[in-house]
Amino acid sequence: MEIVRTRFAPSPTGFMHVGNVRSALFPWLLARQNNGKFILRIEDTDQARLVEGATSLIIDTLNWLGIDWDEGIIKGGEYGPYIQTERREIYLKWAQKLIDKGLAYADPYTSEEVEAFREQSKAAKKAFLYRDYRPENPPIWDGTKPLRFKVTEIKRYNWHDPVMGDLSAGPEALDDFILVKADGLPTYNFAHIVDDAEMKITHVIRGLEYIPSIPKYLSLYDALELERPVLACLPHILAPDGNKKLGKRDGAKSVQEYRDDGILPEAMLNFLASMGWNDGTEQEIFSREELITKFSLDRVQRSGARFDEKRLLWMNGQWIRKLSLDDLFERVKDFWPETAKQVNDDYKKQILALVQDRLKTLSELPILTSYFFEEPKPKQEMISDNKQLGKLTNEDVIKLLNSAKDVLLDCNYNAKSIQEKLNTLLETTGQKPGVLFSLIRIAVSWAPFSPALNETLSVIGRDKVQARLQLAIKTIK
RNA sequence: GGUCUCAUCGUCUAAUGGUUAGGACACCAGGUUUUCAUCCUGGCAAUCCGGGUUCAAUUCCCGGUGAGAUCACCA
Repeated sequence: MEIVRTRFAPSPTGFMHVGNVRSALFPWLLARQNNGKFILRIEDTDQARLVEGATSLIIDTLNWLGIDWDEGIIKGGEYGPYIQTERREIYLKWAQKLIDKGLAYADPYTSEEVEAFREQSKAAKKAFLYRDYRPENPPIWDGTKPLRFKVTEIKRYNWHDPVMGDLSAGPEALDDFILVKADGLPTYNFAHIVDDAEMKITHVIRGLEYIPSIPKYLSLYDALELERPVLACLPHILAPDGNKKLGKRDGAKSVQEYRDDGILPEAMLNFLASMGWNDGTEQEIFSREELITKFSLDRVQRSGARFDEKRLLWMNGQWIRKLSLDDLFERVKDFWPETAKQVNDDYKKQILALVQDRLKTLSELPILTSYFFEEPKPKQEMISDNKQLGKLTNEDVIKLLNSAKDVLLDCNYNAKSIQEKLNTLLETTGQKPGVLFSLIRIAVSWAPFSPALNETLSVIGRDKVQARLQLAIKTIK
């Protein structure tokens, strides 16, 4: 049986956004599902668009997501090199094949002349096709001119796409496109066909924008007498506003930004997969392993999906809650507030346990926990502006705080005993929880929100709680 | 303009030639001894339009409309 070999072949032209990642994810899932191979190839034939450091950005992003490759840059492999600019001879060898068969020729025209042809077609209200202007006796190709493919079979092509279904396009889609540029490097159109063949790729999975070019590829497969792989196109991920495909120009965020915002790789993977794919059940949360087992191309949606950050946030919260405390602790290492630096791990873990249910992203950690690490500044308006507490006189407030301070002094300092003491205090003061607990919570944290009162007090510790209550009492005037 | 593709709640999506068109996010309301969050319950909300086939169409076919992609010595 043929082994499944898929690839991700990005151009190192900048950061990776979620659209790029998804076109790595789906072929990767397919390869892993079938115990096949996943190949990472760098397509750097456009020297003008190269961005320094882009390749390592791609690698970092894939590593973070756990999308690993079996062959490719860094790893190497049987069919290397895996960087296109290092494969020039290979392309030239295949180009020579076409020249020998009379299926490739040197383009004698300057770009101005080609532009003139284009205008001519436009004036005649016809689609521009280079082949309409094909030179009769082109010069021998010496590598200084572009090399063009000569389409001979002008016909309608039909092919099957496992995602999009049966596709077809007429002869208008066929043309004498450039195989090798004047700088000696191949175009994508030529290079990827050669590479996919040499690297024995069985499934080519890429974005929808390639569909109009596929007839060209099919004509080239035929000319080269190559067996065509499965050709699958993925629908676009749409920008949050409008219906346009997500792109860097529309302010698409890099995947690394999401990482820095505290999105978990599991959530990102789950989210991207669920945009355009589902297993037909009502399951929403899928682990990496589940995605690998359940993924299939024929259940991929055909229409574009809008990127909805709120849904990603929700999913991230779900994943945060699923993690064990120790696992979560490892992942939030870089997200603690500055003031947490001197604090021991045990204390931090206790706090983390309290806020695990409250985090939507890891980067929310500081605003949720700062008062555990530093003494909060009292803000008396938090009491006076409070709907219930505002009704109390200052004397009442001080009295309540004093009684709280007293019961909490004489208490086994753990969450359970604290709760018992607080419950007793409700009875002795005759106050409702909405009043008493709110007051203590504010007086100890001065934060707009915090975890359960008894647990919060327990973690902060008796001495600090006493001191904070004392400070609150002094503050109320 | 040519070629090509797509079309279910605001968003991501499920389903079927016969369903009260299902779920999730978001939003709204209520509940869980304070707040925020979690969790639970409930609510709002969709088959683009017009023909045809059929006993029956959201589903199949055709035509519109709308949206998108692409027409580079970019990928």
